[in-house]
Formats: sequence, structure tokens, C-alpha cells
Amino acid sequence: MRFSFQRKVIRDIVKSTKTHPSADWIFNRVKTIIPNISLGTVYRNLKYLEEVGEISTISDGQVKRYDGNTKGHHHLKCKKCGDLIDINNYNNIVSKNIMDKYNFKVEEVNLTILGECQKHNKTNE
Amino acid sequence: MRFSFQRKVIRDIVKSTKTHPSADWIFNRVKTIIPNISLGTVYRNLKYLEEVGEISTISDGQVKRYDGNTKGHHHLKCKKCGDLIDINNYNNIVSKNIMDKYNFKVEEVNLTILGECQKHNKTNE
DNA sequence: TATAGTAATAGTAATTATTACTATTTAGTA
DNA sequence: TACTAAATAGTAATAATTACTATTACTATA
Repeated sequence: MRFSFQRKVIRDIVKSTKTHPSADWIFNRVKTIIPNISLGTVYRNLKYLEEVGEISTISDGQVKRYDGNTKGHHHLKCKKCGDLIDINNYNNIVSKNIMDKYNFKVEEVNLTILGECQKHNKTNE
Repeated sequence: MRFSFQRKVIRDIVKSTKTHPSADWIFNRVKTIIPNISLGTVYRNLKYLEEVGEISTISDGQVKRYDGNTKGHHHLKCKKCGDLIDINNYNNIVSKNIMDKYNFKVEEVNLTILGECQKHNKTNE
């Protein structure tokens, strides 16, 4: 596996944040380190890093988001601020029995729960 | 609520299929009934119908998909053919207790399970 | 029935995220 | 050090969706 400097920087940035960034956010971050990085390079490497399992992606509306945490986990998405919050230890929610009913080989579970996060949990609004 | 002929046709088409169609598929379907329908009209009405709760949307990769079934239900998505299969009676999977842990007001649960559907469940491949 | 006012439409242009293309550069190896 | 495949920068293309605008179609009321 070839590992260019660009690829390394992109990987490190995705790995070092829990904000589930978009490609554009990552692009701007990388630019502070490699000012003439190409947006295509960012996309190509994000796709590559996903393919080799270094990072994972979340399909959030029209925009793809990237996640350095590849361990099976799910998200709470706040309808007010758009934040994605990780929830772990939640892998048993999908029962094998139910899956058998549909004769469906489960490979990946994507659960997103929409609602409001604690930041908006005030009585005065 | 005004209900133009265009809006009615669009709604009926979404309501009468279980294929979770894209806007483009719907547009082509509507064209067989209203040949000079505008794509913008289709998008505007789909957005409107979602807002008033007549239909719901699924964010499937880059493309938005529409669903006439607004009752809480989830999907199995086949990685091979892209089909979305409905799964019902699966609403208790999200335990209120766990949600309390995150102080998060749950409004909507989106669960998508990726894998292979029964069509590819052959021994000779 | 005529009319005013609002909402919806067709058609087109703009936007946005992502991918494709290509000449050039780079990294890893013989 | 030289070779070769892979990666890059920069730009153009694509595709889904939204915005814009002049025109048309309802609806209610005088």
C-alpha cells in the first residue's frame, strides 16, 4: 500500500476528530497543512481509505460524512443543530431471528435516530 | 391545502408503489400522464408532500428516495442490487432507557441494514 | 359574472457535491 | 540512480437538487 504525504494527512485528520466531517471540511483542514492540495485528491483518498477499511462513511442527507471510528456504532442526529453523536455498545439491537425472517444476510447495520440533543433541552424555548 | 392535478398525480404515484422511487423515476412516471410536467414541479411537490406528512423520504447515498408509507418502518438494503425491502413491527428496537442515557429526545428512528437479499442467496456464486 | 389576490406551474438557470480526465510529479523498488 | 506504476494538481464534467421568473389556474367575494 502506497502512502503519500497527502493520504497520511487526510487520514490523520479524519482519525483525530469526532465531528463526522464532510469532504469539504476535511479539504479546508488539509489546506492549512498542504495549501495546494487538490479537492479531487481529498475525495480520491477518502474513497480509498474507506475501501481499505481505515475510515467509514455516513450518508447524511445529500452530503457524505466521514468517520475515523470504524468500529460498529450508531448515531444520534440532532434535528436542530445537525450534530451527529456516537452511540456505542448498541450492536445487539438487531436480532438475528428477525433477520432470518427476511432471508437476508446482514453485513452492516446503520441506525440513525433523529431528535433533539441536550443542547436544546431547555424549558424556555 | 390546494391540491393541483400535478400534485395529486405525484402523490398517487408515490403512494401506489413500494419500490422507494427516486425523484427521477417519479418524474418519468408522471410524464406518461402529464407529458409537459416540469421536473421542478415534481421536486417541489415531493418536498411539500413530505412536509405535510403524506410521504416520507429515505436518504440512500447521493439520491433521495421517496416512500408512500409513512408508518414507522425500516429497510433492508441489498448491496448487490440496491433494493430496499421494508421491515415492519420493529419499532421497539430502540429502548427508551438507552436514549435517556444520552439525554436525547427521540423523534424518528432510521434503521438501514445492509447485506444481501434472498435473490443472491444461491450456492453457485 | 367579473375581479382581485394568492398559489402553482413550466421552463430554464444556478448551485452543490462528487467524479472524471490528463499532463506532470512522486514514491518505492530493481 | 533509473524505472515504472501510482498519485497528484488543476480543471472540466456530471448529476441531483434548488432557485428564479413570467405566466396560468384556482378561490372567494363583491
